[in-house]
Amino acid sequence: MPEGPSIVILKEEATRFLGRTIERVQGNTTIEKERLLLQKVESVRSWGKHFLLELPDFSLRVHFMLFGSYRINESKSWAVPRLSLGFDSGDELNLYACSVRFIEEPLDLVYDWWADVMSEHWDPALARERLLTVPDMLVCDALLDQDLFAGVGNIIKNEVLFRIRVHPLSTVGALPARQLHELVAQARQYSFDFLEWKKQFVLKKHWLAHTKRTCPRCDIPFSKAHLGRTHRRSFYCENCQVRYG
DNA sequence: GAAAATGTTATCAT
DNA sequence: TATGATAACATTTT
Repeated sequence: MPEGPSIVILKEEATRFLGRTIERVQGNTTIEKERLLLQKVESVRSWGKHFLLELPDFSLRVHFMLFGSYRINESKSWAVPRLSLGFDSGDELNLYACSVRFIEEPLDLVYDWWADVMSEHWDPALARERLLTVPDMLVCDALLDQDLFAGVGNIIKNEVLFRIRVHPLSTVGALPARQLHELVAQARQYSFDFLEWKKQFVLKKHWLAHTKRTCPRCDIPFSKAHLGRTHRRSFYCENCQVRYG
């Protein structure tokens, strides 16, 4: 469910609730969900992997973690929603196995929109600048760093590094300018490719590296290892992905 | 059926 | 104090 492009799809589907009032609230969340009653949805936004409903006095933040899911105008008969929001005409948004929180401050004070690879405010020059301040960071960690590339997850990480032919254990500071530029450019470009493929239900068949056993360029076995500070799965080709640093 | 996985945060140990 | 390991959450697929 959870990488940035998937949240954008949810945001687009949830714009149907824009300007409407929350009339029913259910769910096993421990937050004071009754606060949501009679609140009007003033905007439907996202930042990275965060799905946001802006309400008059506060905002609702939903994070789907690894296992979260949602349904609009239908429900999972076998599962209790973490939070269910009911609108007029019986419309509803059901959120499962996710983390939900209230944000009291205005969203523009909380979020750096230029860090979100899916945002119209994404700022590649700033991203490059910020990368230069962490030269010792591994590129596999940099891509997963939500302060640098909000919305990028493990699939996008693996596909971007394969696409730009950079080894995941490369160090940010050792990247030639051209590769640094490509890293930033493809973090966004692949995310938008992901978005289109996901909408067409053909995402998986476009994976070139993630979960793959063989390099489609070299036809030699991929390496698979749990790398970086978060020990997330990396699929990469020792032959055609260059290790810098 | 065990294991692992599109993720993050809190807590504990060193 | 900083870093790193571990746990916790909880669902679906392999």
